[in-house]
Amino acid sequence: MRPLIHPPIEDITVEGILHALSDPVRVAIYAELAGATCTSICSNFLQVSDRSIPKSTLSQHFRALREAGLVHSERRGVEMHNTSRCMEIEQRFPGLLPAILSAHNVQSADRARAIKRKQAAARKLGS
Amino acid sequence: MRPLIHPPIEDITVEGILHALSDPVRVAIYAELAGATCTSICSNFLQVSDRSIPKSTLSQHFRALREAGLVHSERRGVEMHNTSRCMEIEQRFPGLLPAILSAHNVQSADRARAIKRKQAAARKLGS
DNA sequence: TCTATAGTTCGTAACTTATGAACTAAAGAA
DNA sequence: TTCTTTAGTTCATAAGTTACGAACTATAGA
Repeated sequence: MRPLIHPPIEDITVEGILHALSDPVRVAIYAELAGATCTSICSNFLQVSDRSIPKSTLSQHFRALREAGLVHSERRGVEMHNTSRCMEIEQRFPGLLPAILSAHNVQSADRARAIKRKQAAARKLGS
Repeated sequence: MRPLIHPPIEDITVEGILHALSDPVRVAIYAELAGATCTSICSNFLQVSDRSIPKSTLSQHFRALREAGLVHSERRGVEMHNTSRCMEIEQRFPGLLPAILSAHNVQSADRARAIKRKQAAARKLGS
């Protein structure tokens, strides 16, 4: 088992962060981690936004987040405990992560609203 | 020649924006466009951050920016005129683009500083 | 020592991206 | 009109990246 790679803060790039967060599963995971007050284990994310993720894929997603510098991971027994490195990144790129998370929230809210509207329309047609 | 695709503002996604800007050439182009007060033609970017970009590649990069919703392009005669759609995006995802551009500036400044340091060290060794 | 759990690695198929070569479309010159 | 130049696009393909099942490792607990 190869060791976990956590880039030092000065090696973290904007491009790397944007690429890592340009995947819907990874932003969703990152948003959860950034909002959490304690560590989360990988298997908490086998279901993400109503989609189930194969565990090999999930493992790669965590690796991507880790190697982009977004999360810190630590093996504890059989589990992997993850936290967001948001404080550090906020120091280096102030405002970047909050802006991305807020945009992600806007988008989620818009989507939820669109789905509700669609369901209401379907009910109306059905009745 | 297929028509230019400009997604309507409500179809623009955060993931799409982040993906488009996760390429160093594209952020550099976008940063220029966003800072400009008038339109820029594609061929202005055949040189970007000291790297020359083949024009077929450049064409694809502009397509990526356009289809992510980041830029508006318009053919005028033989040229393609591009502007950033920053106002619209600011409405939908407030603060997102400013934060990315500011992070990009931080990173550019850090890199410039690192290069200067290296050059100074090289001069010292050489003398 | 056996079993279960949590995650990783590997192989491969599917997708994406970069680029040279050949192309189109407009503008201006002859 | 026809030729030439300029600016950008499209296509084919090679290179790189990603997703995921199957097989694996490492730890914990029975």
